[in-house]
Amino acid sequence: MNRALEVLQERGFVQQCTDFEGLSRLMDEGPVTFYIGVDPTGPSLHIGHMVPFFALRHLRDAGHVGIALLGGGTARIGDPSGKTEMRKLISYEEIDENTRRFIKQLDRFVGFDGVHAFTANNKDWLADLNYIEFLREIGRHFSVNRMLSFEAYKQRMEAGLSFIEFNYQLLQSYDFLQLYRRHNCRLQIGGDDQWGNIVAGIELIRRVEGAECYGLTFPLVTTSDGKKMGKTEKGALFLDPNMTSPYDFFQYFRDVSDSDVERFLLMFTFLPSEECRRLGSLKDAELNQAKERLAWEVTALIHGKEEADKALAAARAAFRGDGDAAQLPTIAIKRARLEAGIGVLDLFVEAGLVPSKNEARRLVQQGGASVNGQKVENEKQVFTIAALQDGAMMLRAGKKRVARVISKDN
RNA sequence: GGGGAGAUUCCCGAGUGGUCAAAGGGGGCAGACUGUAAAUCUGUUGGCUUUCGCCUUCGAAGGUUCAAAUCCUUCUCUCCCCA
Repeated sequence: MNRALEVLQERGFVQQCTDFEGLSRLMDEGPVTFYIGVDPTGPSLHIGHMVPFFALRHLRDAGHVGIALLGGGTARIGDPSGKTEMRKLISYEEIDENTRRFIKQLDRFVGFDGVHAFTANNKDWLADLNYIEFLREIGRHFSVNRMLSFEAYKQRMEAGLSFIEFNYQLLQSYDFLQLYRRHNCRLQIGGDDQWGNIVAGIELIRRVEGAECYGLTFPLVTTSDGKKMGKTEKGALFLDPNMTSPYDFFQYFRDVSDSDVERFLLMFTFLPSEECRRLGSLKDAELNQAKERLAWEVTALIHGKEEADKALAAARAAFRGDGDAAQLPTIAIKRARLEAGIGVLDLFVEAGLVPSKNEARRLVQQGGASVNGQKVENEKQVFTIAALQDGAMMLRAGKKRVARVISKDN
């Protein structure tokens, strides 16, 4: 088998392939141009988007050429695949802004040099499509009967599927055709929920151009307890540091289940496979070293080594006491307020550890709140500036959430 | 266009005039046990005050009533059947 494909397979990236042998042969012959599509439907990419881009880097390292296709056009429609409900439509301005942000985030991770990796935007060929011409040239190749047999649509037959979403597949297929024509793109990779769309694109190219293209999908990454990977209480694990702090990002990986460690090391880091397997096979408490490594590696890839170091120092300060507490999430409260004294409940709310005073009260009543390592017994307790030790107060809510409070002038 | 069903607190889903901040489950949170894991058990789960209590919530807006998530009117959206 082709070496690059083999790497993807041994790292757990391969879910389905339209023609494994054929693709392998093609890749042996020389550099293959492939693409990944992302629709800029939100303000930031999240970790779930990144799986195909990790694959992109593996493939690029093997000499192949990757295109990141931003769905500036398709985002106007909304992909029903994998969704149980209709997606709300987003404004064009919002899509353009999202696109800009996505490209920036991806560039940081992939490094678009214009030769081995570059971006494209399907807005360029979709935005001004002529409906009638499109139907005559492209639409006639699609069988509604066949489309309805796809799993993605079956799931929506109950909940409802509007025509705008039903069209999505034609547009994605058209994307593949365009990229084939413009860049001789022969392979599309993506999450397994894209299987139907990918296959449809391949069939379109076969009919229109008589050429054989390929599709490869990755497993939908879930945690061992079956949840979508990267989902937190606060939502997805975003790459934007303003939406998910590097510390929270780090902690997500630091806290993965034992059974997920090896799998995540293989997919979300570039450590050699043997090293991933060695780390993953550590036993009991030793496995914590592997988790720490995983968290550091992924954070470094996304936010840079400096942020990864800071997050690591903060985590150690919070859980082992030997790191750097200054790196913990910190909030500043006016000196005057601290001098006057603040009730615990308000303190925890202001520190962002709980969303309301009722929850703060519950936290205290259930024994989950502590200040400077001392459990808060009374919800009426008041803290003043005297509680600052070395200029800071350490608040804990439960075992995992920590905040550091400092004072500020005015 | 005609007919039918439906929209409930984060999700699913009960509730059909007061006893409803609203059953049950899921999820979340906290505690115990631990390794910042999993599993398990317990508690908790709108906001403000915590003493009574007050406020907001059951698709939207009106109305009936001492009193509505529950009744009426209009509207919006979804699903199903027929054309």
